[in-house]
This record gives sequence, C-alpha cells and structure tokens, in this order.
Amino acid sequence: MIALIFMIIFFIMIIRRDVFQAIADPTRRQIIEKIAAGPMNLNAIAETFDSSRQAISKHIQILTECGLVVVTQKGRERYCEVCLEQLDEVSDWVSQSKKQWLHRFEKLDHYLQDLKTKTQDDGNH
Amino acid sequence: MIALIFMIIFFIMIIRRDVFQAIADPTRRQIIEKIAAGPMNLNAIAETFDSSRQAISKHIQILTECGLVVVTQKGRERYCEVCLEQLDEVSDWVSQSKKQWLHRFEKLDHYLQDLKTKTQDDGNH
DNA sequence: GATAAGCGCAATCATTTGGTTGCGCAAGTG
DNA sequence: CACTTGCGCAACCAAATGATTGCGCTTATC
Repeated sequence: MIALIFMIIFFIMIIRRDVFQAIADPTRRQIIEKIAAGPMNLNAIAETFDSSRQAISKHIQILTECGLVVVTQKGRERYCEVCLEQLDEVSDWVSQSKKQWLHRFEKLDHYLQDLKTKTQDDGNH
Repeated sequence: MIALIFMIIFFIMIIRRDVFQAIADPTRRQIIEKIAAGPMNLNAIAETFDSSRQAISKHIQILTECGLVVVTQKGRERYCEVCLEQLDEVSDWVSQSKKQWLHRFEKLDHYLQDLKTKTQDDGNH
C-alpha cells in the first residue's frame, strides 16, 4: 500500500509532462525514431540534425520529463535510450476515441434498420 | 510556375496541419471525446467548457484543418462531427516505434542467450 | 599539465499558441 | 419589423515554445 503511494508520488514527480505534447514536435518524433533501434550518445543524435546540440538536448530533456527517454551517464557521455511504454497512453486514447466514434455508426445503423423494419410494417398495413 | 509553388506552400500551410499537434492540446482532446459520440452544435460544445465560444471555435478550426472534425452548416448552426480516421497516422507511428523498440530487446535477448550458451560451453571445457 | 571532447545551464530572441474582447452578419423568432 | 441567437473575423495580449549564443564544468587524450 505504502509502496503504491510512493509509486504514485514518483510518477507525479517524474512524469510531469504531457506525452501528447512531447510527441507533437516532429523533431522529437524523429529523435524517438532514431534511438528506438538502440541507445545513442547525445552528441551523435545532435549531429544527425541541422539544429544545435543545445536544441536537441532540450528536446531530450522534454522527452525525459515524460518518461519516453531515459538518460544514462557514462563517463563524460550521456546515453539516451527510449522507453516507449508511455506511448500506451496515446494509443489507448486513440483507440478509445475511435471506438466511441465507430459505436456511433453502429447506433446509426440500428436506427436505420429500425426505420427500415417500421417502414416495412407500415407497408404491410 | 511561381503560382504552383505558392499553391504548394498554401496547401502545406493551410490544408495540412499536423495531427500530432492537433491532439497535443488537452482541450482539443476533450472536444474530440465529446463529439465522438455524436455531432454537436458549436455553441453546445463551447458551453461545456470554461473558456469562451471563440476559443473553442478556434480549436475546432484547427481540428478541421487536419481533418479530425468536419463541420456542416445547417441554417445558422454549425454541426461539428469527428472523423477519426486521421488518428491512424498517430497509432501507426506509435505502433511502428514501439515495434522497433521491442525488436531491440529481442536482439538483446538473443545476445544474452548466445552469451549464456557460450559460457556453458566454456564450463564444459 | 595542456588541450580537446561531451555536455548542462542561463540569457536572449523570434515565433507560436491559447485566450480575450469587440464587432458585424445571417438566420430564426416574437 | 425589431430582436435574439449562432457564429466568424480581426485585433490584441500574455505565456509558452524552439532555437541560438556564451560560459563553465567534467572527463578523456596527448
């Protein structure tokens, strides 16, 4: 029980940024795609982009704040690794919304079928 | 020729808005959730939020620009309906990235198993 | 020990975003 | 016809965002 509370506190402290917001930026998405295959040195990531190292560093900080990236210090280098479990929040929301949306069509379908049978009943009078 | 370039720029700027960016805002996500069940009048949507009608109108404009919402004029009212097929772009990206990420673990797993069998071989010497 | 590499932090800046208010127009309603 | 309702548009504003530059601290290399 206590452990659960600590877990929650931990989550609140670490995960303090919106995942949706984090993946809104195309550069950040590219960073994720790059290090999805394997961890990379921060400088190595920055070199593949046009913008400066500091800009990329900031992006990675944002990704770290929502738990999408984990950084491990190793000597003077910092290895960035993705942890894409947090993306479940995104796909969950998408599937949930789509489900509701499709459900609407189902209801409409029922309505149209009801209408059809009723019209047929009227025709039988 | 110049006109064509301007057309392309226009297309990129106006028609094509990033879906990721559109769903980055929590208010817009709430709007989507609200009208996922069925179309709503613009004013009706706005009334469920604290912010002004114009603010919501702007959000819906953004959602329209990336095809997530379709607006139908009906007399003086505008009915807003979602069209969540565009969200596939999001879930596709998520699943693609996660796939790559999990693939990495698989490779690591193979490596560890290789290491294990080799150690066992060494032990058999 | 000098130098270079890898990186964070703070200051700064232009642009974007999310919101407001005021106005006006067209569609319904008394 | 006067009035209300539903809504877009434009102007405006504060805050956030994305990027840059300059500086300084470690850690590795010569």
